[in-house]
Amino acid sequence: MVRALSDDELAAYFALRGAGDRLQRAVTQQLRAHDLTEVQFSILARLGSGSDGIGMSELARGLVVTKSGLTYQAGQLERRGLVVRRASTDDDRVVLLHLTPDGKALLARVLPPHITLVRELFIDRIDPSDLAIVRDALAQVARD
Amino acid sequence: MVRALSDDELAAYFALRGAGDRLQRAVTQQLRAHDLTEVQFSILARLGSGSDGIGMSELARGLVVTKSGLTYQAGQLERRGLVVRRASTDDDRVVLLHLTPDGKALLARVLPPHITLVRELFIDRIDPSDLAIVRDALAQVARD
DNA sequence: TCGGACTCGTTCAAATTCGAACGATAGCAG
DNA sequence: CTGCTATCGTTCGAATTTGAACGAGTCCGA
Repeated sequence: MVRALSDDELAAYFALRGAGDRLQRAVTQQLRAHDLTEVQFSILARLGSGSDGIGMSELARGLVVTKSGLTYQAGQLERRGLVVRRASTDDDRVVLLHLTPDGKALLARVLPPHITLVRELFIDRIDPSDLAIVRDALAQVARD
Repeated sequence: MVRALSDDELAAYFALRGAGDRLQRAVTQQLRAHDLTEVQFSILARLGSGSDGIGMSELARGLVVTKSGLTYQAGQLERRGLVVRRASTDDDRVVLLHLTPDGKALLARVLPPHITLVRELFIDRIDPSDLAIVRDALAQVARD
Protein backbone atom coordinates (compact mmCIF):
# COMPACT_ATOMS: atom_id res chain seq x y z
CA MET A 1 0.00 0.00 0.00
CA VAL A 2 1.19 3.47 -0.83
CA ARG A 3 1.00 6.02 1.90
CA ALA A 4 -0.40 9.24 0.51
CA LEU A 5 1.53 12.44 0.87
CA SER A 6 0.39 14.66 3.71
CA ASP A 7 -0.60 18.23 2.99
CA ASP A 8 2.77 19.43 4.21
CA GLU A 9 4.64 16.94 2.10
CA LEU A 10 2.59 17.70 -0.95
CA ALA A 11 3.09 21.41 -0.44
CA ALA A 12 6.84 20.88 -0.15
CA TYR A 13 6.87 18.87 -3.36
CA PHE A 14 4.86 21.49 -5.24
CA ALA A 15 7.10 24.20 -3.83
CA LEU A 16 10.16 22.44 -5.16
CA ARG A 17 8.67 22.03 -8.62
CA GLY A 18 7.34 25.57 -8.53
CA ALA A 19 10.64 27.06 -7.46
CA GLY A 20 12.54 25.19 -10.14
CA ASP A 21 10.04 26.17 -12.82
CA ARG A 22 9.99 29.78 -11.70
CA LEU A 23 13.75 30.07 -11.83
CA GLN A 24 13.96 28.31 -15.15
CA ARG A 25 11.41 30.59 -16.75
CA ALA A 26 13.18 33.71 -15.57
CA VAL A 27 16.61 32.47 -16.59
CA THR A 28 15.40 31.36 -20.01
CA GLN A 29 13.83 34.74 -20.64
CA GLN A 30 16.93 36.61 -19.53
CA LEU A 31 19.22 34.52 -21.70
CA ARG A 32 17.18 35.20 -24.78
CA ALA A 33 18.58 38.72 -24.80
CA HIS A 34 21.97 37.13 -25.42
CA ASP A 35 20.69 34.62 -27.99
CA LEU A 36 21.42 31.73 -25.69
CA THR A 37 19.20 28.88 -24.62
CA GLU A 38 19.32 27.45 -21.14
CA VAL A 39 21.19 24.39 -22.38
CA GLN A 40 23.75 26.49 -24.22
CA PHE A 41 24.31 28.63 -21.15
CA SER A 42 24.74 25.54 -19.00
CA ILE A 43 27.39 24.28 -21.37
CA LEU A 44 29.30 27.56 -21.35
CA ALA A 45 28.99 27.91 -17.58
CA ARG A 46 30.21 24.39 -16.96
CA LEU A 47 33.13 24.85 -19.33
CA GLY A 48 33.94 28.17 -17.70
CA SER A 49 34.09 26.74 -14.20
CA GLY A 50 37.25 24.77 -14.92
CA SER A 51 40.29 25.50 -17.01
CA ASP A 52 40.34 22.19 -18.86
CA GLY A 53 38.05 20.91 -21.55
CA ILE A 54 35.29 18.46 -20.76
CA GLY A 55 34.33 15.31 -22.62
CA MET A 56 30.97 15.18 -24.35
CA SER A 57 29.60 12.26 -22.39
CA GLU A 58 30.71 13.62 -19.04
CA LEU A 59 29.16 16.95 -19.94
CA ALA A 60 25.90 15.35 -21.03
CA ARG A 61 25.69 13.45 -17.75
CA GLY A 62 25.99 16.66 -15.77
CA LEU A 63 23.38 18.55 -17.74
CA VAL A 64 19.82 17.46 -18.47
CA VAL A 65 20.42 16.49 -22.08
CA THR A 66 21.20 13.38 -24.07
CA LYS A 67 24.50 12.80 -25.78
CA SER A 68 23.00 13.43 -29.19
CA GLY A 69 21.40 16.63 -27.96
CA LEU A 70 24.76 17.79 -26.76
CA THR A 71 26.35 16.94 -30.10
CA TYR A 72 23.80 19.24 -31.70
CA GLN A 73 24.28 22.13 -29.28
CA ALA A 74 28.06 21.80 -29.31
CA GLY A 75 27.78 22.20 -33.07
CA GLN A 76 25.67 25.34 -32.67
CA LEU A 77 28.12 26.87 -30.22
CA GLU A 78 31.10 25.89 -32.33
CA ARG A 79 29.49 27.47 -35.39
CA ARG A 80 29.27 30.70 -33.41
CA GLY A 81 32.91 30.42 -32.40
CA LEU A 82 32.18 30.18 -28.68
CA VAL A 83 33.55 26.70 -28.27
CA VAL A 84 36.02 24.31 -29.91
CA ARG A 85 36.32 20.56 -30.04
CA ARG A 86 39.73 19.03 -29.41
CA ALA A 87 40.85 15.43 -29.33
CA SER A 88 41.84 14.05 -25.96
CA THR A 89 45.41 12.81 -25.66
CA ASP A 90 44.47 10.29 -22.99
CA ASP A 91 41.60 8.60 -24.72
CA ASP A 92 41.14 8.60 -28.46
CA ARG A 93 37.39 8.16 -28.16
CA VAL A 94 36.96 11.38 -26.21
CA VAL A 95 36.26 14.80 -27.70
CA LEU A 96 37.08 17.61 -25.29
CA LEU A 97 35.00 20.76 -25.44
CA HIS A 98 36.79 24.04 -24.69
CA LEU A 99 35.71 27.66 -24.41
CA THR A 100 37.22 30.03 -26.97
CA PRO A 101 38.19 33.59 -25.99
CA ASP A 102 34.88 34.71 -27.53
CA GLY A 103 33.09 32.13 -25.46
CA LYS A 104 34.78 33.35 -22.31
CA ALA A 105 33.93 36.94 -23.19
CA LEU A 106 30.27 36.10 -23.74
CA LEU A 107 30.13 34.18 -20.50
CA ALA A 108 31.64 37.15 -18.70
CA ARG A 109 28.85 39.35 -20.08
CA VAL A 110 26.06 36.92 -19.25
CA LEU A 111 27.13 35.83 -15.81
CA PRO A 112 26.63 39.09 -13.86
CA PRO A 113 22.97 39.57 -14.76
CA HIS A 114 22.46 35.87 -14.15
CA ILE A 115 23.89 36.16 -10.67
CA THR A 116 21.73 39.18 -9.99
CA LEU A 117 18.69 37.19 -11.06
CA VAL A 118 19.56 34.25 -8.84
CA ARG A 119 20.03 36.58 -5.92
CA GLU A 120 16.75 38.31 -6.56
CA LEU A 121 14.64 35.21 -7.08
CA PHE A 122 16.31 32.75 -4.77
CA ILE A 123 18.90 33.89 -2.25
CA ASP A 124 17.24 37.12 -1.19
CA ARG A 125 13.91 35.39 -0.66
CA ILE A 126 15.26 32.99 1.92
CA ASP A 127 15.96 33.90 5.49
CA PRO A 128 19.77 33.76 5.77
CA SER A 129 19.53 31.57 8.85
CA ASP A 130 17.49 29.05 6.83
CA LEU A 131 19.77 28.97 3.82
CA ALA A 132 22.07 26.30 5.22
CA ILE A 133 19.12 24.05 5.99
CA VAL A 134 17.69 24.47 2.52
CA ARG A 135 21.08 23.89 0.94
CA ASP A 136 21.73 20.69 2.89
CA ALA A 137 18.23 19.36 2.36
CA LEU A 138 18.33 19.91 -1.38
CA ALA A 139 21.84 18.50 -1.58
CA GLN A 140 20.49 15.30 -0.06
CA VAL A 141 17.85 15.16 -2.77
CA ALA A 142 20.38 15.77 -5.50
CA ARG A 143 22.69 13.09 -4.10
CA ASP A 144 22.94 9.89 -6.10
CA MET B 1 28.52 46.22 -9.49
CA VAL B 2 27.32 42.70 -9.05
CA ARG B 3 28.05 41.02 -5.78
CA ALA B 4 29.29 37.51 -6.42
CA LEU B 5 27.55 34.60 -4.82
CA SER B 6 29.25 33.24 -1.72
CA ASP B 7 30.19 29.60 -1.58
CA ASP B 8 27.13 28.87 0.53
CA GLU B 9 24.83 30.71 -1.82
CA LEU B 10 26.32 29.05 -4.86
CA ALA B 11 26.02 25.65 -3.21
CA ALA B 12 22.39 26.33 -2.42
CA TYR B 13 21.73 27.35 -6.02
CA PHE B 14 23.41 24.24 -7.40
CA ALA B 15 21.56 22.11 -4.88
CA LEU B 16 18.25 23.52 -6.08
CA ARG B 17 19.07 22.86 -9.70
CA GLY B 18 20.50 19.47 -8.85
CA ALA B 19 17.49 18.44 -6.82
CA GLY B 20 15.08 19.51 -9.54
CA ASP B 21 17.05 17.74 -12.24
CA ARG B 22 17.39 14.60 -10.16
CA LEU B 23 13.70 14.39 -9.51
CA GLN B 24 12.82 15.14 -13.10
CA ARG B 25 15.09 12.41 -14.43
CA ALA B 26 13.68 9.81 -12.09
CA VAL B 27 10.07 10.80 -12.78
CA THR B 28 10.60 10.84 -16.54
CA GLN B 29 12.12 7.40 -16.46
CA GLN B 30 9.34 6.01 -14.31
CA LEU B 31 6.63 7.46 -16.53
CA ARG B 32 8.08 5.87 -19.61
CA ALA B 33 6.79 2.53 -18.38
CA HIS B 34 3.29 3.97 -18.81
CA ASP B 35 4.04 5.63 -22.16
CA LEU B 36 3.66 9.06 -20.66
CA THR B 37 5.96 12.03 -20.88
CA GLU B 38 6.45 14.39 -17.99
CA VAL B 39 4.30 17.03 -19.68
CA GLN B 40 1.50 14.56 -20.34
CA PHE B 41 1.57 13.39 -16.75
CA SER B 42 1.46 16.97 -15.52
CA ILE B 43 -1.61 17.59 -17.63
CA LEU B 44 -3.39 14.50 -16.34
CA ALA B 45 -2.39 15.21 -12.74
CA ARG B 46 -3.58 18.79 -12.93
CA LEU B 47 -6.88 17.74 -14.49
CA GLY B 48 -7.28 15.07 -11.87
CA SER B 49 -6.82 17.42 -8.95
CA GLY B 50 -10.14 19.17 -9.61
CA SER B 51 -13.45 17.93 -10.84
CA ASP B 52 -13.95 20.61 -13.49
CA GLY B 53 -12.21 21.04 -16.81
CA ILE B 54 -9.41 23.53 -17.24
CA GLY B 55 -8.89 26.01 -20.06
CA MET B 56 -5.91 25.56 -22.33
CA SER B 57 -4.30 28.88 -21.54
CA GLU B 58 -4.73 28.53 -17.81
CA LEU B 59 -3.28 25.05 -18.02
CA ALA B 60 -0.33 26.20 -20.08
CA ARG B 61 0.44 28.93 -17.58
CA GLY B 62 0.58 26.44 -14.74
CA LEU B 63 2.84 24.01 -16.55
CA VAL B 64 6.16 24.78 -18.18
CA VAL B 65 4.90 24.69 -21.74
CA THR B 66 3.69 27.13 -24.36
CA LYS B 67 0.12 27.28 -25.54
CA SER B 68 1.01 25.67 -28.85
CA GLY B 69 2.90 22.93 -27.07
CA LEU B 70 -0.17 22.25 -25.00
CA THR B 71 -2.37 22.14 -28.10
CA TYR B 72 -0.09 19.42 -29.43
CA GLN B 73 -0.04 17.35 -26.25
CA ALA B 74 -3.76 17.74 -25.67
CA GLY B 75 -4.17 16.30 -29.16
CA GLN B 76 -1.95 13.35 -28.29
CA LEU B 77 -3.87 12.63 -25.10
CA GLU B 78 -7.20 13.06 -26.84
CA ARG B 79 -6.13 10.66 -29.56
CA ARG B 80 -5.46 8.09 -26.83
CA GLY B 81 -8.87 8.73 -25.30
CA LEU B 82 -7.48 9.97 -22.00
CA VAL B 83 -8.85 13.46 -22.32
CA VAL B 84 -11.64 15.35 -24.08
CA ARG B 85 -12.07 18.93 -25.21
CA ARG B 86 -15.34 20.64 -24.41
CA ALA B 87 -16.55 24.14 -25.15
CA SER B 88 -16.95 26.45 -22.20
CA THR B 89 -20.43 27.79 -21.59
CA ASP B 90 -19.10 30.93 -19.95
CA ASP B 91 -16.63 32.00 -22.60
CA ASP B 92 -16.87 30.91 -26.22
CA ARG B 93 -13.15 31.35 -26.69
CA VAL B 94 -12.27 28.81 -24.05
CA VAL B 95 -11.74 25.10 -24.63
CA LEU B 96 -12.03 23.11 -21.42
CA LEU B 97 -9.93 19.99 -21.06
CA HIS B 98 -11.46 17.10 -19.10
CA LEU B 99 -10.25 13.67 -18.01
CA THR B 100 -12.14 10.73 -19.50
CA PRO B 101 -12.80 7.61 -17.39
CA ASP B 102 -9.81 6.02 -19.13
CA GLY B 103 -7.74 9.06 -18.22
CA LYS B 104 -8.80 8.80 -14.61
CA ALA B 105 -8.02 5.10 -14.58
CA LEU B 106 -4.55 5.64 -16.01
CA LEU B 107 -3.88 8.41 -13.52
CA ALA B 108 -4.94 6.11 -10.71
CA ARG B 109 -2.41 3.53 -11.90
CA VAL B 110 0.43 6.02 -12.31
CA LEU B 111 -0.02 8.08 -9.17
CA PRO B 112 0.90 5.50 -6.51
CA PRO B 113 4.37 4.71 -7.87
CA HIS B 114 4.86 8.40 -8.45
CA ILE B 115 4.11 9.16 -4.83
CA THR B 116 6.42 6.40 -3.72
CA LEU B 117 9.18 7.91 -5.85
CA VAL B 118 8.64 11.40 -4.46
CA ARG B 119 8.77 10.00 -0.97
CA GLU B 120 11.92 8.07 -1.65
CA LEU B 121 13.82 10.84 -3.42
CA PHE B 122 12.54 13.89 -1.65
CA ILE B 123 10.49 13.61 1.53
CA ASP B 124 12.40 10.77 3.16
CA ARG B 125 15.72 12.49 2.54
CA ILE B 126 14.79 15.56 4.52
CA ASP B 127 14.78 15.73 8.29
CA PRO B 128 11.09 16.05 9.20
CA SER B 129 11.83 19.02 11.42
CA ASP B 130 13.39 20.81 8.44
CA LEU B 131 10.59 20.08 6.00
CA ALA B 132 8.52 23.11 6.96
CA ILE B 133 11.50 25.40 6.51
CA VAL B 134 12.28 23.97 3.11
CA ARG B 135 8.67 24.16 2.06
CA ASP B 136 8.29 27.79 3.09
CA ALA B 137 11.60 28.82 1.59
CA LEU B 138 10.83 27.23 -1.76
CA ALA B 139 7.32 28.60 -1.72
CA GLN B 140 8.82 32.08 -1.46
CA VAL B 141 10.92 31.36 -4.52
CA ALA B 142 7.96 30.05 -6.45
CA ARG B 143 5.89 33.09 -5.48
CA ASP B 144 5.19 35.62 -8.24
C1' DT C 1 47.16 -11.55 -26.90
C1' DC C 2 42.66 -12.51 -27.69
C1' DG C 3 37.78 -11.69 -27.27
C1' DG C 4 33.82 -9.83 -25.33
C1' DA C 5 31.72 -6.12 -22.90
C1' DC C 6 31.71 -1.53 -22.31
C1' DT C 7 32.18 3.55 -23.46
C1' DC C 8 33.03 7.17 -26.76
C1' DG C 9 30.75 10.73 -29.99
C1' DT C 10 28.01 10.94 -34.08
C1' DT C 11 24.25 10.17 -37.37
C1' DC C 12 19.55 9.67 -38.61
C1' DA C 13 14.51 9.81 -38.50
C1' DA C 14 10.81 10.79 -35.62
C1' DA C 15 8.77 13.31 -31.95
C1' DT C 16 8.37 17.34 -29.47
C1' DT C 17 8.77 22.30 -28.63
C1' DC C 18 8.78 26.95 -29.70
C1' DG C 19 7.39 31.66 -31.45
C1' DA C 20 5.02 34.30 -34.60
C1' DA C 21 1.30 34.60 -37.01
C1' DC C 22 -4.02 34.24 -37.36
C1' DG C 23 -9.34 34.43 -36.83
C1' DA C 24 -12.65 34.58 -33.26
C1' DT C 25 -14.45 36.25 -28.98
C1' DA C 26 -14.60 39.30 -24.65
C1' DG C 27 -14.40 43.39 -22.18
C1' DC C 28 -14.38 48.14 -21.68
C1' DA C 29 -14.29 53.09 -22.43
C1' DG C 30 -16.53 56.55 -24.92
C1' DC D 1 -23.64 50.73 -30.09
C1' DT D 2 -18.67 51.41 -31.78
C1' DG D 3 -13.91 50.95 -31.64
C1' DC D 4 -9.97 49.42 -29.40
C1' DT D 5 -7.40 46.26 -26.83
C1' DA D 6 -6.66 41.89 -24.74
C1' DT D 7 -7.21 37.00 -24.54
C1' DC D 8 -8.61 32.59 -26.48
C1' DG D 9 -6.87 28.24 -28.95
C1' DT D 10 -4.92 26.85 -33.24
C1' DT D 11 -1.88 26.57 -37.22
C1' DC D 12 2.46 26.73 -39.40
C1' DG D 13 7.46 26.32 -40.18
C1' DA D 14 11.73 26.15 -37.91
C1' DA D 15 14.50 24.71 -34.16
C1' DT D 16 15.46 21.50 -30.78
C1' DT D 17 15.42 16.99 -28.46
C1' DT D 18 15.18 12.27 -28.28
C1' DG D 19 16.34 7.16 -28.81
C1' DA D 20 18.16 3.70 -31.48
C1' DA D 21 21.46 2.58 -34.35
C1' DC D 22 26.57 2.64 -35.70
C1' DG D 23 31.89 2.51 -36.10
C1' DA D 24 35.83 3.27 -33.31
C1' DG D 25 38.44 2.87 -29.17
C1' DT D 26 39.26 0.99 -24.28
C1' DC D 27 39.30 -2.35 -20.65
C1' DC D 28 39.97 -6.70 -18.56
C1' DG D 29 39.85 -11.53 -17.60
C1' DA D 30 41.07 -15.92 -19.81
